Amino acid sequence: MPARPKLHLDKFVPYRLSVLSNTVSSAIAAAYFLHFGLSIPEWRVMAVLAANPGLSAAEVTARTAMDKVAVSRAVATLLAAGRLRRTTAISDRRRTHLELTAAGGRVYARVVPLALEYEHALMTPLSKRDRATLDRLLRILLGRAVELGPAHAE
Amino acid sequence: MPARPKLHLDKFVPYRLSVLSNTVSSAIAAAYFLHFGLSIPEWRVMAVLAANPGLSAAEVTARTAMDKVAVSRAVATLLAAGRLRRTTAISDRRRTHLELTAAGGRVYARVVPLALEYEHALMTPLSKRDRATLDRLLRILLGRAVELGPAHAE
DNA sequence: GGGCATTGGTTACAATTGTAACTAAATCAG
DNA sequence: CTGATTTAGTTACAATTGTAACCAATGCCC
Repeated sequence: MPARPKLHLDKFVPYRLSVLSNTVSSAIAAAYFLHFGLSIPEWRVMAVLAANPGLSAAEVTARTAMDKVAVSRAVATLLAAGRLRRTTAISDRRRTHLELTAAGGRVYARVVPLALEYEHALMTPLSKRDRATLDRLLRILLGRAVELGPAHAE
Repeated sequence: MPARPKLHLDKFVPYRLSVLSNTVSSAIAAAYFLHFGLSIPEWRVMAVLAANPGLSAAEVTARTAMDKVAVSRAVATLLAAGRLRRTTAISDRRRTHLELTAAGGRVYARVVPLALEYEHALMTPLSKRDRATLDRLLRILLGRAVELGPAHAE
């Protein structure tokens, strides 16, 4: 017999990651963010701007693993909702500076505890040691995945 | 100061899971499956049917964390490509039995090694011990995520 | 055995997301 | 300076995905 390799979906790490990630993301989206009319892309944009006010859209893109179209759309929605302020950069009139408005800051301040609470609930069954390991494994795997990248195509 | 809780996206586990999962999935989709005209949903359906020939669409749904519409679509594409055979169940004429055709089996047999190879490449930087831990952590987290579920949604 | 709720599966339609083309501003080469 | 190239960001369109309504076959209850 030609050693037919077996593959069980439940043992296949990419599949398991996908299922876990989808479950977690939809729980967050459904349980919390919908109550604020916040999508996950919008939430991400708010999170980086809360930590780094004044970033340009391109800089937000660089920090969120979102493409620039997704950022553009999220920014447009947040602007329309009055949660973001945008000013054109004086030095380079293509660029813009983005920052949360007071209203945006308040929404963000209400969402953060919920997000952290969910994360905490998720991690509850893990020991302190496990959490540290998880942190390390995620970092390694992401680095490796980026390294293997779409370049592997072909 | 009212103890403003901080949230750094790069430390936020749900975010990190999402980025990792997306990177891995798109690498797999781009690098391998596109060459066979196989989408990820189709790949999943083939994988469960290779291991369990004769399952109904509903049973495939139950084993793949896909909803029944996604399965229906994947099955339709696979049927059109001649990679799947479908027969109506005699006992219950709503149900169908699905199984790979010879051609489907050949495609599957070619994809499996590539999938396993990618997984192996991804895991290379992890020690044997780390892999066992990863396995355990993924199982725990998924269980917990399901437990917290969308039920948490108000 | 005649409704009535259930289940398997598909179809139609809405919402999200990805891809590509585009405008505007800035840089750079000569 | 002028025109070719690059960069920031948006818009238009295609493809994917999710939601809901929908048949058809069964099971159930009376």
